[in-house]
Formats: sequence, C-alpha cells, structure tokens
Amino acid sequence: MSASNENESNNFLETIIEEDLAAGRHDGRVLTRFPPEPNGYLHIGHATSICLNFGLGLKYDGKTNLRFDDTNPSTEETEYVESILSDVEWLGFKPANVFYASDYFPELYGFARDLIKKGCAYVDDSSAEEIATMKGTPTQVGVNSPFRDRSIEENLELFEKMKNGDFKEGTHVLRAKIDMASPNMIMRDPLLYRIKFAHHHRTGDTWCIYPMYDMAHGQSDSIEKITHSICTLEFVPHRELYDWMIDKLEIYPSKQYEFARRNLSYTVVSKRKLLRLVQEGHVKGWDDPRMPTISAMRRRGYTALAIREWAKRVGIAKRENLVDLGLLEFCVREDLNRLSVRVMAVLQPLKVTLTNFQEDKTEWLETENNPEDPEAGVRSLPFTKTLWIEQDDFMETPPPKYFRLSPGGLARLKSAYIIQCDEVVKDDSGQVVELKCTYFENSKSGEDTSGLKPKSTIHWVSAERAVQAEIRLYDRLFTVENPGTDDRDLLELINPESLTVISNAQVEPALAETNPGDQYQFMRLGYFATDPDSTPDHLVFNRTVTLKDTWKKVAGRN
RNA sequence: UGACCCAUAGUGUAACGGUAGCACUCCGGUUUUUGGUACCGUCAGUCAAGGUUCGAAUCCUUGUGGGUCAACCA
Repeated sequence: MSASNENESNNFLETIIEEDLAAGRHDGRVLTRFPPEPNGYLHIGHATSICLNFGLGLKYDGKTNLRFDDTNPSTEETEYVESILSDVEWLGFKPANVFYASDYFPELYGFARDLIKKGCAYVDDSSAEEIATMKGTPTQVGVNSPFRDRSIEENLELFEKMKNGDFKEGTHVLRAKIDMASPNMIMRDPLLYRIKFAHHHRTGDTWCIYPMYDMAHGQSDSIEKITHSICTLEFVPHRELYDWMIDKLEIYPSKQYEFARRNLSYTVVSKRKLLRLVQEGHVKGWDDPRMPTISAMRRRGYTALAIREWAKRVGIAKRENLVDLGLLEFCVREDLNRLSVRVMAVLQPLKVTLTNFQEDKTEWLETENNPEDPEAGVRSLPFTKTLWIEQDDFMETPPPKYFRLSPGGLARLKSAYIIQCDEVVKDDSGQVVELKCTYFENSKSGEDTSGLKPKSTIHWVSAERAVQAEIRLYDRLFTVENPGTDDRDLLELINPESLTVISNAQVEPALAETNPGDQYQFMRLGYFATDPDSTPDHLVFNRTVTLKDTWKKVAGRN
C-alpha cells in the first residue's frame, strides 16, 4: 500500500492521505483531480499542481482525473483545452479520465433545485451593485436581501424562468441562503447561478444560466467521488462553503485541502499578467521561450523530467514562498548533462589560420558524442587550415589565471591538436581579427607525444566546413526577483536582455541535419534546443540554459 | 477595525514532545582534453516573550511579521 520509503519524508498532504488510508476512509481509495479552467495556457505553477495531484495518485496506487472547470463560457476556448491536454501528456501524466464540469450542468441544475426545495437557496432580483453593497465588508456585517424570504414555490418558478431565458442577463441570480453576518465573506449568501447568454465551447446554446465556482467545483468533485481535492491557499475561505454544500446536498464527502502555490523568481505566474505580455507583444506568444508556460519551457529545451524533478525537490507546504530560479536550472542541467550530445559551436567567431597546415586539406577527427554515455558513440569532425574559435578564448593581455589562448601561448583544440599563437592580426581600429598559429602535428588527441601541457582546451569549428546558424540567447524575463509585488509597472521591470539574437554563429557541419526539438550541449557554452523555426537552410537554436561558468565568476571579481 | 492561513540556514523543505536533517546557492579542494560533469569539505537556521514539561521547532498564551477574504471569475 504505502509506497512511502523511510528515506524520503512526507509532505503534509501525504501525511493526511496515509492517515486516511490507515483509518479506512474513502474505502481505502485515493482519487485526486487536476481542474484547470481552459482560459489560458498552463504555466510552471500548474506544473507543480499537476505533479502534486498525479504524483499522489501514483504514489498511493490511486487515480487522477483531469477535469476542465469550464463554467464560464465568456473566457473559455477549445484552443486552451487542446494545449492543456497536450501539456499534461508532455509532462508525462495520463489522466484516469478527462472530464468537463460542463458535462455536469444538468446534474448541477438539479442540485440547485434541491437547495431551493430545502429552503437553502433563493432567487435574488437585486442588481450586482446592490448585492455588493448588501454584502458588507470584512469588518462590517452584511444585510439581508429583500428577496431573501421568497417561498420555495416562487423560487423554483423564478429559477426555471432563469433557465428558460425569460430574464435578461444581470436581472436575477440564484443565491445560497446562509448568513449575511458571517465573518467569512464567502458565506454571506454566495451567488450560485448567473444568467449568461453566451455560447459555450461544448454545450453551445443549450444553457443561458451557468453555475458559479462554488456551485460547480465541489459538486463536480462529489460526482466523481474525488477523495482529496487539492487547491491553492486562496480557496481556504471557500472550504466552509464546500463542506456546507456536501452537508445540505447530502452528496459524496470529498475533502478540500490547500497548499501554497509555488512562485518562481524573476518571472510571474499569473494568467492575467502573462496574457498581458502576450497581447501587448512584449513576448512573441504563449510559447515564447522566455515565458514560464509549459509550452514555452518545452520549446526552450527544458525537459519534462527536469520539471518533475524540480517539483519534487521544491516540495509542498502552506507558506508563502519564492523558489530560486537557480534550482529549476540546476534540474534542467542535471537532466540535459545526462542525455545531450556534445557538439561544437562558435557564437562570436575569431579566425585562426594554421600557418603550417596544408592548404585545401581536410583531416577527419573522431570525437565522442557524450562522455556521460559511452553508448552514444562517436562522430567525425573536419579539421582544416582555417578555423573559428570563440573571441572570449583569446586575450591579448591575459589577466592572472586566464588559461586560454594568448600571444605566444598554447591551447588544446578539443579532440584535435595543440596550437600556439604566433601572431595577432588587427584591423585599422585595433580590433583583433585573426590569429596566426602553428599546430603541433605530434599532439593529436589520443596519440599525443608532444609532451606539451596547455592549460586549457577550447572549442572550435572548421571555417571551410562550418554551417551558419541563428542562436537565440535567453535570459530571465524580469530584472527583479519578485516582479509584480510592488507599485512598479511590470513593463519597467522587463529585462532588456531577455533575448539576444546572434545571426552569424558558426556550428559544426553535423548540425545541418538537426530537427526541431533536438537537444545538444554546445561544448563550454550551454545546452541548446533546435527551434521549430529552424529549417535546413536557416538553422535556429534556443539556448536552454548556460553551463555553470566558474571562470566568469572568478573574472567578474577583478 | 473582523475572520482565516502562515512563520526552521540566503532559497526551498524535513524532524511520534527526545541529537535540528536534506537539497540548491555561496565558499574551498580533488579529478578532468568542456573553467562542464563527478567527488569531498566549510559556513549558515527554529520570529519574540512568557507558560506547560525531566525535556519544546513541535503543546498553550500574548505579541510581532507576512498572506488571504468584500468579481454575476476560477
């Protein structure tokens, strides 16, 4: 039964579930659900909820439903349903069932009638403003609606007229009859049904009244016999109403538990704010790799395993939090280090001419695809008289501890030969444009008899054989850790360097065969994924995440 | 001038009332044809004050700090 092992501690939800199981509650079942509203794309916050709900289902030999909370036809669209379905699948989870709250509309309507019959609900003719005013404030009790004491018969008749479309939008609502003086604002006669002449993405024009969250969510849980209904902290005040409904309706006693949603540093996880970034064109779309949406992270090259591992490491609790983006990046590197093929790419090319290498000659050198995985095999690299190396890998006047190439110095070209820099060529402005070097023929990788000990190994590509590529370098979307939590407008906080495009990078010829979604480690630079925009004539790579760069840190201190 | 939720290293998260642990970060080191990876090590924490107890991160009280609640949204 309990899959918990002693090495891993339980979170508070696992503790609750294990107690329930031990006490034989819910017939020993565990049935959770992930209930997105199809009005936007899933983001990293949803990912934690998905991992939590499906993870609990898996851990306790239970099941997890995917249920679309589609009770508001004016904001919900099929496009979102489809993206959510594919995101959940991509993350690696299989719902036991895919349900829609809209499928329960007839049953929910029946529940509403039941409440009326029990004297627990009434039709209110007040306007939205009047209802808001009568609600009172957190520190001031509300007042009863003048329509609160209608007879059951009259309420039934009015509610049916609402359903039949006899009233205009906004003229009538169905409310629960609870307590206008409750310290919990949610319990002050909450709205249950409203009139909306809107086309629903699934039920079309069948209905013109739609249930509110509190009349739909918990009841849907009960219909499905959900055992543990897990939601975020903002729903804590709703739990009292959730339980009230179960009590009055005498339906399956699902239980609601709340956890604190995960906040990620340097980004926002609010549908409203993300929507704004998309609509105002600050990013190129929901799947712009700078976005914290699942589709964007996928495009950028984050793996599902990395995201799941991240969710596991972060854990779950009830306190406010701001998770360091660095942990997500750590998980991404960890997974990509394991699986990605190493290739060489030069982002800022500097020409190197090997003065003692034969003109027009190409020597093919062997290199391993992944040192972490011998099974990944080897491939060949063309080595020629002129090469590109990274501008950062040469310094005319190197600071102490700079190991790379400098005038008169040595460096190993990865999987090739040791070279020595003999001459620095500059243009009129003093810019270094070329290095004239000699290579040591007896220093070939794997059969080096030169006895030379260069202090570093650098990456390179053949200038004659390299392929040009566009590289998109991504950085954090915002300049501050917790954007959107003070008065400053979000737009002021957008990182102007969140995207840097390099159009003339030189990559090794093996990359000409790449396909969208392929992932690589560009040696010494980072992990990169081939973008969907990439074509054989115009290669495009997204930088998923950089490699850890100890030198950059050391150099930055000086 | 209300009700509810929360408070453990920089960050995140553990600890039947019984040695405050783990991960990331930071810092230092070993290995390395990636200044990557791997491995080793250091620094660092119970919001405060009372109370209960042989013993309190844990239970109680008060305070402090943070969050949530007044959409015909979910």
